[in-house]
Amino acid sequence: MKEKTLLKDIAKHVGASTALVSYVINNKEKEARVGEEMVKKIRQAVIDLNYQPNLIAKSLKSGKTKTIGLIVADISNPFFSAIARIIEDEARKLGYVVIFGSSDESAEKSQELINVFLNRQVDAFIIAPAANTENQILALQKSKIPVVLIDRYFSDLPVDKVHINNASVSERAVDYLIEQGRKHIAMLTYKTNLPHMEERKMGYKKALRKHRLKFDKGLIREAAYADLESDVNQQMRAILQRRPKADAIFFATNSLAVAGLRAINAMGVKVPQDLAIVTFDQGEAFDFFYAPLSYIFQSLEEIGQHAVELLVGRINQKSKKTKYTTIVVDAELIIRNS
Amino acid sequence: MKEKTLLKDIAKHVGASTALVSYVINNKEKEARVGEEMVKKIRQAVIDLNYQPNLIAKSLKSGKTKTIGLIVADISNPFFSAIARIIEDEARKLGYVVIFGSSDESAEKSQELINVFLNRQVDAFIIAPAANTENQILALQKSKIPVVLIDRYFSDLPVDKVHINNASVSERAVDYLIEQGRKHIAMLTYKTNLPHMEERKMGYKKALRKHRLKFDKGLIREAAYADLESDVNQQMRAILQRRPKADAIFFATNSLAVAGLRAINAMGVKVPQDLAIVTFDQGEAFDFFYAPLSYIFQSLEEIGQHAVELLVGRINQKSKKTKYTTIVVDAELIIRNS
DNA sequence: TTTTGTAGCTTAAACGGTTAAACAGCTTTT
DNA sequence: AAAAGCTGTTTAACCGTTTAAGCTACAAAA
Repeated sequence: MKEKTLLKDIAKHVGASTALVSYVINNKEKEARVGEEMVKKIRQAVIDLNYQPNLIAKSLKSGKTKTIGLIVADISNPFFSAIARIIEDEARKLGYVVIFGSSDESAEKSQELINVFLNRQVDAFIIAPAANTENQILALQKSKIPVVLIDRYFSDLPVDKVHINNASVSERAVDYLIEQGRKHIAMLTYKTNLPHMEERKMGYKKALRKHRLKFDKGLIREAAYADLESDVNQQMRAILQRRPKADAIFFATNSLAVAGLRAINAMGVKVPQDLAIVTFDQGEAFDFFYAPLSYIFQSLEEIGQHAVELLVGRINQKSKKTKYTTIVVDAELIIRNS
Repeated sequence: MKEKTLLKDIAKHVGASTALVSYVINNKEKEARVGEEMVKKIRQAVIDLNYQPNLIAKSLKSGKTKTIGLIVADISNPFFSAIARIIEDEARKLGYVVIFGSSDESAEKSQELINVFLNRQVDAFIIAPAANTENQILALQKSKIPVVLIDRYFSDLPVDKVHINNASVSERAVDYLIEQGRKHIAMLTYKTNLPHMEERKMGYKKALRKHRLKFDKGLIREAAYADLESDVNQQMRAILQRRPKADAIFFATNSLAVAGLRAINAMGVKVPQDLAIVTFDQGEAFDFFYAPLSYIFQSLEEIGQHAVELLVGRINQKSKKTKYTTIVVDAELIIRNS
């Protein structure tokens, strides 16, 4: 009895062809010159029989699935899950649904996910790309699949993207540490060649240069994504045992900071007396650290909203003009006690 | 030139019908008695032309989309995003893809999500149900759509589910507080009629009873999901100003605890001297609070894995026997400094 | 009166696959 | 020599929609 109602059930019910029903359901009764009576009957039947269109069938016909593929490094990272939430909401407002996957910063996994999503005919992608995936993005572009990059990007790659002003906000953060009288400022970043990390480093270096502080390359260190905890621990030791002593550290992401804080606590370093800290991104941990951390705030709402907006604009555009847009969201330094 | 390769392109390329190609691609060459030569030619053509099947078309025919709909309260909550990550991984191993939505604890939003996902013909659902959604779950059951509930559940609702031993682990947590000499133990829960919350309260009460502590109903308080921060703040004030003074608190979820900790800090209460704390779930915040919190650990891996396993088993089952499974994952009290 | 127009509807192909059934050409059995 | 059985292949229906094209009445124009 609980059989699904199909178009043809409605057609039979009102004694008409499926074509008429389809026109009415899609509000094309004018163009298709469906009689007033019939329109009413069909509208009523749709309600009575609780008709729900099969979107798979629609998709097959239209070639559009109203589905967005979202690829991030790790959906369980609060940074990405917060963005995912925004994207989900924004997308659904526009009738889209989101399927997601985590690349774990691996180009290979990223390609697998793209393939899986392509086979499912997603209309478009939102990607926080892993390192060395330019070619994957380019391939999508070639196949005319809209893509928007978020958070990360590749210099000179022609593609729509949304990200923050990495270099200048990093510079600002390090400026601040210097203004506080810190002279030996370390930085912990990810081991990657992605430009957003490079730019964060550039900002760091620029601030040092501006204040005529000597750049000690032993103080700028990298941890690998693969075994974060142990790697961060090791690098933190190196930083903190360096002479002259590091008196401040700038973490390039929230997960680096969380791991870094563990090391700092384990080593009994006092914040901010022994070591001042500024980190990228928010984190509950940063609020409850005994010296609430100063951090760089990026509006995930803005990033997510712009990404969906840009993407849907691209999906709906007719013309082939390929003028790509970059939206730079201004991040902000929030000063607290660290 | 970058035109998508279709089945019929391959067929034309090797000079055969689409049927043969389909058989070979689906490894049915034996049953369909396709000639050896032909099998080889087709296999080669699939590679040469880089054929990727259109899963939408497959789905239309088969009625299966190999898609799982995941509905949680809020994907940006670390608890749910961690589960989502597990589910995503497990599902993809089995050829499934996950689409997700956040219900914000609203039955209405939950129904909307279910409808959206149903129209997209998801094969099955994994749901952390919001309050008062029993009927939604039942309706899915009636329509023979497999559902697995996680984290939350409804008593006596015939459905597969995976959750922890809420009552007994809560009892254990409160036992512990009492063993530490605490006598006025408060509890902060969500305002909901969902049984998992009820059971957490039952466990709390049972521990009190067992130790012959008087139950002060002014110490068990609820906050509404809708405006968590302000509500928790208010309830925490009520708890901490109560006489005799509360000397311990048990938080029923991680987000309650995070908000509760803010209030505790704001009011200058010292942990564990003035107030001992045990909370449900992990959280970075709990690690970095000056007195790392004792907490109840639930294995999200196990929950996610069991959920997918159960679900896929249900999807693939032929018989109509409706014997529902409940998997209870043992949660564990982790004792630290709070 | 015949032609043209048009309102209201139906037909059928198409989307890209799957698969039961049919078929042609052999070989084997009786 | 006819019947039956294989082998390798094709045909065509089907999944649930959309939509261009065609059809049927009837009304208006010539």
